[in-house]
Amino acid sequence: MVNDLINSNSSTTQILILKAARKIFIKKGLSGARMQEIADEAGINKALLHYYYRTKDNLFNAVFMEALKHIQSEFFIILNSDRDLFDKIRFFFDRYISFLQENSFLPGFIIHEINQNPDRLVEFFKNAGIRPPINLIIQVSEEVKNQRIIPINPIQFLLNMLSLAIFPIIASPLIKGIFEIDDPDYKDIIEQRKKELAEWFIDSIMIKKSSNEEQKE
Amino acid sequence: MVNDLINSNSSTTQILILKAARKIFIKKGLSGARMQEIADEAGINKALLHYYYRTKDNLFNAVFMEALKHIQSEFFIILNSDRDLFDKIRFFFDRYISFLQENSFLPGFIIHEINQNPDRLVEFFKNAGIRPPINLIIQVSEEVKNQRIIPINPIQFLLNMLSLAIFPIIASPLIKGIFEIDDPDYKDIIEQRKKELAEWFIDSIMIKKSSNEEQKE
DNA sequence: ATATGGTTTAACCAATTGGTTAAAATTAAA
DNA sequence: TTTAATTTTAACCAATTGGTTAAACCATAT
Repeated sequence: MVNDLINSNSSTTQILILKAARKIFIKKGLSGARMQEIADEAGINKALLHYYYRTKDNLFNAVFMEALKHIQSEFFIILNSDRDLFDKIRFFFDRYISFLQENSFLPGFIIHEINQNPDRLVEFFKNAGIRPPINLIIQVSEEVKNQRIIPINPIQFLLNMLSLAIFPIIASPLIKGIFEIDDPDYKDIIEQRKKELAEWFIDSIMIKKSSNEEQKE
Repeated sequence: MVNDLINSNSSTTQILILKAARKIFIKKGLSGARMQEIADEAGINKALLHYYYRTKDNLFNAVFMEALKHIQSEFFIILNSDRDLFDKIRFFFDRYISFLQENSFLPGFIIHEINQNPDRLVEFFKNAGIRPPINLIIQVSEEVKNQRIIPINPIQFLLNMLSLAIFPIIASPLIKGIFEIDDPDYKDIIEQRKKELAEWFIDSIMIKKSSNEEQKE
């Protein structure tokens, strides 16, 4: 029988299946993936696949929820970390881009599947009890109020950070095509982003003390 | 018989089919779309569908190529327009985001299908004779050299512009979910971006003449 | 009027696909 | 060793799906 919790005994095969399903679903999406292909990838037969996960939808949900949790928790861990705003920005670009480099198909997969069926997201957030990153939103508002950064809507602030980090990863084949860049060169570009993006972004929002008010503070 | 060129006589139905295919393919992707659904959407029957476009792949390619050309030409028209760099940036954010608002599923569709089959992109660029936007790359390099903008890799420059414009559109269901924003509010946020993004971006790359060298020029 | 090309109807086909079943074989637990 | 749980084999099923076919229908232009 299938255990809901992944325990020590029955876990091996179940995890094997999940890994295979992850690989295939993330690459091909729900409608593009084939149960047979997942079974092959896991090195087992279709009957056993259905023995553990009765339906394709079942298996897909397991993969999707796990993926969403993964990408989301990484994001929230960074944003809720106990740091100064600027450090947090540095931390974000470095760590989140690294994370995305190692999971380059994840965000595209999630976005595509949410577009196919937005209800899945609602369900997920309800089950996982996920809340917006109020921490950072407050932090940004505070820094605006303290005139350390320019007046900016915290949502726009976050949207910019996410865009700059995620888009170059999910659109990489397209970008490589447009700019005629090969794989190693593009990797270099992403590495450069990891190094420079944070400082540029900080610079773009930071209010520099002008010389005629330097006596203050 | 099917004409390669869309002419006055046979065009009506063919265009009707193409419109329907566009809608379905862009929403559901190649593997998610059904020929029957496309026929229904076009208000015709499956036989006629295959009469005009023999295979699903055929029809898909027509849609995909058209979509790619659409999004690409909009981009290149803006970037090759005869403007000052800063004006071009303003023009880009305003016009490209407006374009994306009206075609919100286009970029996600293209990115997803390119990920599924990157060869399609190569084929497309070969057929359409598309070149990287050297114009703007040179323009950026020049402005760096003239010290009007900070030293920045033109590719990073373009990547930032594209990211900031496109990501909030393709990830909108996800963002709405995370930040608990409803449709009209999100529309406002995009409108705000259209207004503010350009000036913020320009500010972030522009080198302001400091007061102790204002006598120059 | 008749030929022509677009369109419908509707049955049909073969391949694919998600899913099942039941029996046998293997493994691990008692 | 016996029992129970895993895993394989392999045949099978029903539904879906891309695609075909052929006859009939309809409009229109010659």
